[in-house]
Amino acid sequence: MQKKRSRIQIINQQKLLDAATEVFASYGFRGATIDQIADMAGMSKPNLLYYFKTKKEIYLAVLEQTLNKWLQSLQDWMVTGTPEETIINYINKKFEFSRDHPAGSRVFANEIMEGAPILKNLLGEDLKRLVGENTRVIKGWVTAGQIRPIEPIHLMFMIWAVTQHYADFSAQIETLTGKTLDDEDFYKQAKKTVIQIILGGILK
Amino acid sequence: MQKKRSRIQIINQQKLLDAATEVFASYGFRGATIDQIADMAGMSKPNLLYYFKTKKEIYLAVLEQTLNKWLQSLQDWMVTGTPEETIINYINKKFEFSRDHPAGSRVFANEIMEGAPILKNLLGEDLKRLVGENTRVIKGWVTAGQIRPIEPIHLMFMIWAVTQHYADFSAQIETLTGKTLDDEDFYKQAKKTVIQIILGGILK
DNA sequence: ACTATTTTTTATCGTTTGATAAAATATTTT
DNA sequence: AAAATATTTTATCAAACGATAAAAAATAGT
Repeated sequence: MQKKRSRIQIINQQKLLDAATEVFASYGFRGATIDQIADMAGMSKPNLLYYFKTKKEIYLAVLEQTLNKWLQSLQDWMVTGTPEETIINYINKKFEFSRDHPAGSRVFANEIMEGAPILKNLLGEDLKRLVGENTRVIKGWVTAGQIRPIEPIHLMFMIWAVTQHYADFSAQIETLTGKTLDDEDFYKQAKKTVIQIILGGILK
Repeated sequence: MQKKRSRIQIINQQKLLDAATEVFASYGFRGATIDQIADMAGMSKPNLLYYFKTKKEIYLAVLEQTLNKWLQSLQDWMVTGTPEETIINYINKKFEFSRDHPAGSRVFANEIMEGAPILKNLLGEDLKRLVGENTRVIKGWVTAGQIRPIEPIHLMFMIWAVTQHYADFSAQIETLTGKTLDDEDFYKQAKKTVIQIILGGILK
């Protein structure tokens, strides 16, 4: 039987999760230190370990929180109607995620570059199923002649790659352009260009 | 006056650089350990430090080797003729890099996600200049009416993002599809789809 | 206000990590 | 083959790291 979490507990756990997300985003699981996380949360190391028993435990909590947000954008995939509407809606969702959770996107990227030791199972089950559904929808559009014949999985990868790129490589993008997705004009311009190219590339 | 590098020195330094590239690719600068690198190179830790005095020194060597290869594909950008030929050639070069140097691509990605502490200066100078030249070429195509009006920098980002995605996220891609760029059919299919969509998105 | 519980701090431990010194071995030069 | 140089191994160090124990302080329940 689980005790109700106290007010302080809720506040501090979230404060730690936010700090941990930033640190893991920059340095990955192995490169991050719990000292760093504690510092960023304005807390002592043993105090952090009072809330999360091990480094791995806080990492798992961060991963879960991030993955849920990431999967959210995938799940609302099929609701709308035409291919054009659906793709635009999907790209919108992915851009929103990159703008609103850039650190989460990088945590995810780090995990995968480390070989996805934690997420591998989940990717092979839940994500695989979701992707299967989505690619079948796209395949349907192709056979119905609604879009040009393309390989659905690579279209999905393209959309993921481009949208996540703005979060994962924001340091490079900022160095080259002086802008990030927080700049609204830049955000709109990026989204517009991506939608324009991808739609133009698949619509007849 | 620099002594000539001995045969053993050349062999072992390259063996270490290759091992270091793999380890830094997985764990980034902070997460990687010189023990790991030495192990992977079949060498003892003090022996590694005989060839590279510090962890940072071997990291710099890896970064330099990687960046040179990465910049190579950018430099051959303008040689060909029509927009179509040029873009196809460029995407080809980028896909080749992702297939032939996936670890290098990830080293690069890790460095940028850590905030590009080492590469920031270089990105702000050499790369910025190269990108400036390339975007000017694309801008020229637009004003000449050779391609649809698009924002050049975002087209560049798209090409980088998609091609590098196959290297950086290969663990995810392999989990979802069972394939990597080493599979020639998969390689051709990925390249074909990307070229098809991007060209279709920018050509009139 | 007093008690029980939760939260925070202080002190510390065993490992891992990056790095050095010096001895031992192997290779090259003469 | 002997001497000189280059390479590898063994032993070790100080700092950083993840983690624990126990005391002190703060909060909540009565």
